[in-house]
Amino acid sequence: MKLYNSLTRKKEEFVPVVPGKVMMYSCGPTVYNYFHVGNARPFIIFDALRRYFEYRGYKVDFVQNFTDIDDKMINKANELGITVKELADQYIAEYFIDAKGLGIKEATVHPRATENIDAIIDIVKDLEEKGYAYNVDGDVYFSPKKFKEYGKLSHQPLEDLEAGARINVNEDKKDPMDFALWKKQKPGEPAWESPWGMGRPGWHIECSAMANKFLAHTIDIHSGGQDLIFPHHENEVAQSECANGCTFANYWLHNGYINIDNKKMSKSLGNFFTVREIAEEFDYEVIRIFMLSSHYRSPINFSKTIMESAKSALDRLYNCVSDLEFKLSNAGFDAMTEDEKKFKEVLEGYKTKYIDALDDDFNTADGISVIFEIVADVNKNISAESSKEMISFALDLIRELTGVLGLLSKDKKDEISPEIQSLLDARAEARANKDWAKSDEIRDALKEMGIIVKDTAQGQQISFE
RNA sequence: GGCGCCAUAGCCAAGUGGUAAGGCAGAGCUCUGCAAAAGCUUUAUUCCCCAGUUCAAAUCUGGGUGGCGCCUCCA
Repeated sequence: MKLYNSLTRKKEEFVPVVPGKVMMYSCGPTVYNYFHVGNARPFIIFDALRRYFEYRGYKVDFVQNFTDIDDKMINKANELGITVKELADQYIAEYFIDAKGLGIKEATVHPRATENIDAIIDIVKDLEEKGYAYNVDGDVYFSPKKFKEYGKLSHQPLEDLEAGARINVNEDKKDPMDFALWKKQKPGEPAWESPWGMGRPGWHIECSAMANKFLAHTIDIHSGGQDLIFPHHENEVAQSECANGCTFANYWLHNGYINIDNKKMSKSLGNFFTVREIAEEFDYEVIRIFMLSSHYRSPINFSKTIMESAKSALDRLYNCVSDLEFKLSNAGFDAMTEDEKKFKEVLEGYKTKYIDALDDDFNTADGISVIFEIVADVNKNISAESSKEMISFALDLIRELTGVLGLLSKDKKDEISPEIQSLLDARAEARANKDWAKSDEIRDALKEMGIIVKDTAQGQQISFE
């Protein structure tokens, strides 16, 4: 499998540190609000990538943190008159609601910064002892100038960064480029005991500490949005490599932005939609297929119109599966015919094509287009007269390939209550009597209940919205 | 100023040297009591513009135009 590595700016063959295993660390949310559609992109993309690794037989250790202490957390908690911990608990719970809806599997570990203060202090202490960091009256800073390779991820020499720097002047810092590893407590702020007095961790250090603690000194993949490359990931590299003396992450993966009217969706511009509000109007899964329908590194525009068309596309997949299920339950014979065996080979060819697409820098857009090719071919070649074996094969294949990307995960086969069954029976009777008015009336009533009835030669086929 | 990215149909979007995938929307038709779904036909002789390399370019090179991002918290 090839992946584009931000570090080398090339597509590289993926070779794990430990054969058969993948250690991934993905930057998670700061939990002071609902997350928005832009935030959702890395969550969905890297969840899908993790699923793909698992599909290809890797054992994946996937770590995604929660940043539950920083300026934004403190400010928001003060605003609401609650503690930082209460704020974090609330929005971590909200995160899981949205994540579950989006089909994002829980990480192997979801560490919280505030629950790993010991690990953070250890690495800061280590950096201080090794001379990369210094303490000024309770604030501890890291000196990028001490790390020769600083800038290798963002591909910006330190001098160039300095030239364009718009950094707050801070008298305590020895150099404007220095950044905080540990911040001294200010009145009213949450704080932990440390060798430098009461304080809290800086932002960048938590990821270095937790990647160490829950994965290894050298991990396979570190991922996140492109806007984290500098300074966050650059600083993580510096911290981890100075502390451990070895490569921090072999592959750095960064997803492109979500744009609105060609401008980056961001909290500061205020041009964002939360996942929660979009999910109410469309559906969580529509957001997921939208994200996976283009390459993860391309910037993509977000609009209601695009969501509408993503929804229609998703419907096409669900229709295909529900038709196959109906055909399967009515199939007249078991074993594949000779012609069907040939079609099976065609389908197997699509599977190869699908894997080739995902192996090429995780090209989910191409992968999904292969699924649509399968759907078109299946719709054409499988009918009510097909064998059970053939229908099952097609159904399993579509479920397998969509499942890899976490799509079609919703089980739309809800139970048919006796009440609904009696409506269906009444409608069947009305149709037998050519009482079209009554038949249509019942169909409308069922539609109101979210049940769609289609009439086929084999009887009424129902599906759920 | 430094470092990058992007430009493919009405919309979305793959394709990075071999003659334009896929989805949505639109039009016509088939099937159907009507629907729905599905199928068939149709929708880019052409990939922002100009020059070059090549038997061959959307794909490579040079130049131009337009748009975006990072260098500050940001997914």
